[in-house]
Amino acid sequence: MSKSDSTRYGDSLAFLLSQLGAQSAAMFAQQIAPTGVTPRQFALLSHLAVGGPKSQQQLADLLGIHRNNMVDLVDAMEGADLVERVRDQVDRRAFEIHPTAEGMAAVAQINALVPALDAEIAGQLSVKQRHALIDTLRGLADHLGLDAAVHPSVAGRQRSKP
Amino acid sequence: MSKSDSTRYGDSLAFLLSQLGAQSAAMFAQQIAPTGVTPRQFALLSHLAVGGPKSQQQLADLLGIHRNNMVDLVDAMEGADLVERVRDQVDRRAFEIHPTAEGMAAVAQINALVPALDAEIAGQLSVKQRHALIDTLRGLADHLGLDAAVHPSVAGRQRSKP
DNA sequence: TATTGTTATACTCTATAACTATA
DNA sequence: TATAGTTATAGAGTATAACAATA
Repeated sequence: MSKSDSTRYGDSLAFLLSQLGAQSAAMFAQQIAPTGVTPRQFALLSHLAVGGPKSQQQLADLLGIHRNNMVDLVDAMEGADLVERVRDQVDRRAFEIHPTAEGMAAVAQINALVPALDAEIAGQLSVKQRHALIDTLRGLADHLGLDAAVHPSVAGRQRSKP
Repeated sequence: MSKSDSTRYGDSLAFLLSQLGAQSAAMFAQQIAPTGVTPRQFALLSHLAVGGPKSQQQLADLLGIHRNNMVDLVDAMEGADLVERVRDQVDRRAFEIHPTAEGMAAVAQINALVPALDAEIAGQLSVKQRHALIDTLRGLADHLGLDAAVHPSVAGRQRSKP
């Protein structure tokens, strides 16, 4: 029997990734906490910043959460002047969610925090090594079919298919 | 300005790690679900398997959860015949939590699932590349002060210091 | 007085069903 | 009838305080 047959979970790639992933997500949440924007709110704003206004239903699909849970999320963000609800004139059932100037500024502000966070996580890796690592990880993410735009930890656990 | 100054979170090391970490944790939970053992229960059993019997308080510290929450966890595991409570004869306030034969078998059974899980995550990486990746990730984990024995995602969010 | 395990309560997050208004 | 948004309720998971038994 080779050594790899006796791999314990604590020594595995799966464990290391989940451990580092949880830590990275926690560090990101802590870094952006002073802005008053939660990771999920940031994910929503990022979609608006890149793809333009979207309905609550569309955003729910993009974030991997349920339509119902969008209500409180948008309520909170509207209350914080990060987005505004605009009645869709074509389909008057729906709202278009528009980012405010403040919302767009928050996205830029948070994206500006990313290089320092990455440097903290990368530790003593050289720039070359860090980019090689990012390429490798992106390959794994692609192979697993992970959407480059969706942060899985902002979504719930398992959702039943409709 | 170089390109790295305009890094968006979606392109960052932090995002990739949290995305892959959440996916890895979900895959692990799904793989072990048929055994009826939850990731947190597996973490507890792993500590017993490696370090021998421990009190609920000690296990709570190791798992990064609160003493109070150990009660239901041990209740459920005792009900599933994975562990048993043995009154500590030296300190009669405490229980020694002992793994049962069934509990030890579950640990072995779950550890045996790890190589296939790692292979699924590693995708088309060569064995050499996979080991290089694991070494790199372990270096990051060490640098971030992550305990090799503790799975952060089994712990709660932030706990206030007593 | 401090600690182990326990119970009870509250708060957050999420899942589900049912309602309204539009289509 | 189907869909977008809403509301209400229930269920996990966790945090906090307080209690009994023991140290």
